[in-house]
Amino acid sequence: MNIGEAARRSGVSAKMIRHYETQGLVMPQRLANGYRDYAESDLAVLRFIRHARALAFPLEDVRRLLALWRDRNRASADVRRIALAHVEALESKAQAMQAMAASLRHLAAHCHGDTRPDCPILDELEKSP
Amino acid sequence: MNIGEAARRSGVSAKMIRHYETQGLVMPQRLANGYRDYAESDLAVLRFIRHARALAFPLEDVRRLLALWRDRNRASADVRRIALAHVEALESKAQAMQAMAASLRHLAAHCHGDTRPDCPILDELEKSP
DNA sequence: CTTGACCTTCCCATAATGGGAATCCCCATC
DNA sequence: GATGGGGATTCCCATTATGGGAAGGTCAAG
Repeated sequence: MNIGEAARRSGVSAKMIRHYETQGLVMPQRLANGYRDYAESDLAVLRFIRHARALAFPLEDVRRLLALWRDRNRASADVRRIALAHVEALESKAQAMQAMAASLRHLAAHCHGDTRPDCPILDELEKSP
Repeated sequence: MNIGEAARRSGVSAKMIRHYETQGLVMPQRLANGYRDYAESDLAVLRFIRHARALAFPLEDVRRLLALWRDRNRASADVRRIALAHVEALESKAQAMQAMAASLRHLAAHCHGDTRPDCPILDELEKSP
């Protein structure tokens, strides 16, 4: 199947499919005319990538997960390790963001929010240190 | 003061100071030799930017906040609006990440994590839709 | 044989940050 | 005066993942 159909059936844009190819994640056959030719197994890979990306795994992790997925002798511990490291990265970023959000919400709560110019948010941003 | 001292005193790297200049956020004087020359007011701007970036405001927001900061006739409501919109962006990203983390943690909890190959994490990524 | 839908590659842009090269400037020391 | 070291300047490149768009090739139906 050509890239358009692969895109439709995998839920991955043709643009990204080509990109994943440059990253070595999906290597379809080529027809005589230069068109990419995707097999069902390529489709499965594309869906795998889509699911992994939906969980925000960076492509580097996706590459490792794909390798494990293809390896019938993998140890589930290896998969789990990658997943949990990613979970920690996600959680620490999420916590950092929520801390910023909370701090800003607090400042905003003390801001009149009317036509007066004085504003604790700007006061905070203006601090010297 | 030159860019090195401005960097030290503001806590913003020289590299980033130059970048902020290309973005129109800090426009220092230039000496005859071409060196940038920062005034105390520029330092205050740099610190302002650093604080705003520490709260993850995108530079576009920083630009608007700086404009309001300089405007003695600003309405605190304008500042608050920018801040709260950013808070919502932060919170929604944070929530999305935590949802992914939770979902992955759940899968990992059901993974043996030993030498056996079967793994619910891979099973999930492999799903067809 | 044209038209339309598809495919190809290549370049560009995003956001914020940093690395590094080539070149220039200033000041102090020999 | 020459030299050396520490800064400064600009310019290019890379990162991450995604998309827009151009220029040109291919194919099938009419």
